[in-house]
Amino acid sequence: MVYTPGVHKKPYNKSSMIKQIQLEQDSGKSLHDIELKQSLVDLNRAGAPLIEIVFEPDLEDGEEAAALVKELVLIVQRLGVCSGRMEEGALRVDANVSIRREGDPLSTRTEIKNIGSVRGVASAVRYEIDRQQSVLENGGNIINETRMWDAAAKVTVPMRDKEVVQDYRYMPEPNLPPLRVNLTTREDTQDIISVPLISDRIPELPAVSRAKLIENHDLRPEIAIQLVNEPALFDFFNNLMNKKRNPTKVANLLLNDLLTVLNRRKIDVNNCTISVEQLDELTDMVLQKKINLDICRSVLEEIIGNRKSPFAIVDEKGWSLVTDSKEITEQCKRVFDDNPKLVKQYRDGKVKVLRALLGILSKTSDNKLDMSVASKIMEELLRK
RNA sequence: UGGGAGGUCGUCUAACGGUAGGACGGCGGACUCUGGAUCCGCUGGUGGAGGUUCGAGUCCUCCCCUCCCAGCCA
Repeated sequence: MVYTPGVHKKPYNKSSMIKQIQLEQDSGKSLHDIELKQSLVDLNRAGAPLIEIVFEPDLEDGEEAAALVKELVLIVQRLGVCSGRMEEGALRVDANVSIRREGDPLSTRTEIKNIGSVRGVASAVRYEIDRQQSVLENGGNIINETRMWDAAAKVTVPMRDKEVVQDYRYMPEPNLPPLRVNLTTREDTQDIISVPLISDRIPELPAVSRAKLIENHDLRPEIAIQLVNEPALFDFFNNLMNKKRNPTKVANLLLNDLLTVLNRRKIDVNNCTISVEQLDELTDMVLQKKINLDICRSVLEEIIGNRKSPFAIVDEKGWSLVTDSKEITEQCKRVFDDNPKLVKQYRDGKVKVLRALLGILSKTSDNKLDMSVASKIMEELLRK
């Protein structure tokens, strides 16, 4: 699923076919420093198992390429294969770029190396597409070459001959015989591995999780993406949805209010100590309009790092939502009496001060009022 | 790239989630007048896209950009 807010209006799905998968041993990572004109080879991972996946040229821009890489990262994380962090070299990407006019065959491709992040994939590919286009428009030719992505300068530069790693020949490894796979049946034979059997055993893939969220809970794709990107929140969500609840509201509670509090405390979501039971009580109160979202965040602050019951806290602190219109009306009148100048401004046509009045109302009543009700009441009172 | 800090009128700087304000500049005017002085008025802004909310500069996600530190010597 491809979605970069600010670039794409809506998420969309895109597929790229796998052309080939190679099992290898890691040879080492090369590090290039352009300013110092030297390249180093990091052999720390030499000999580590490595899978190389080659995709068909199905993707059309840098964002799609980055989305594919992001998806791979999510998959290897979900499967527990590795951290998927590109800067650790746990996952590495080279991008091949070629362009063509509609209907024409693909032009010569270039290969981009030294891409160090998911966003780097998007930037590097975008740059290379633009570069090739401008070369061709100026009557030049694209040569088949390997270029390096310079993340700081945001350009690709040709690798000098010396820099091109020459040891990239495949030495057949006798302990790694060709892997024959069977894509259709659940039957392993001596030489042929059944892919469906493996699919049965591995955790649900991110794409499936998203599809389920969208279909079973009617969530918007943007929300599904966010939930699946944060495993801890995804788990919370699934647990909370064991009761029948409004899925979007539950997701928003997690993605907005929980994250607000965790960010403020600089706590990583995956180290979140709040229990499902606590969230369960809290969610009930929010959805049943027993408390508003301001109070919800206060409760979150209270229960972080302990086992306190949200019910008990709200009870103890008297934080229950006030929805009674008589009481709200009283409070509004009190605010009017205390702020005659603002009221006059409003009646003189400066409607914006309604916000100021609402702010005062909210603050001077301990944030307990149901402000959606209060704003209606106050506006009516002012019009009289 | 990683870690840290940032992004509000042209510039600098405010706004517990509640009327985006001030200063400088610029423009216009006044002061009976060529003043590089003073006063008044006007101008003009929340980096981008989504989202949460009765209400977002402020909260959430992603993106973009800037600055600092680190990457070399091992």
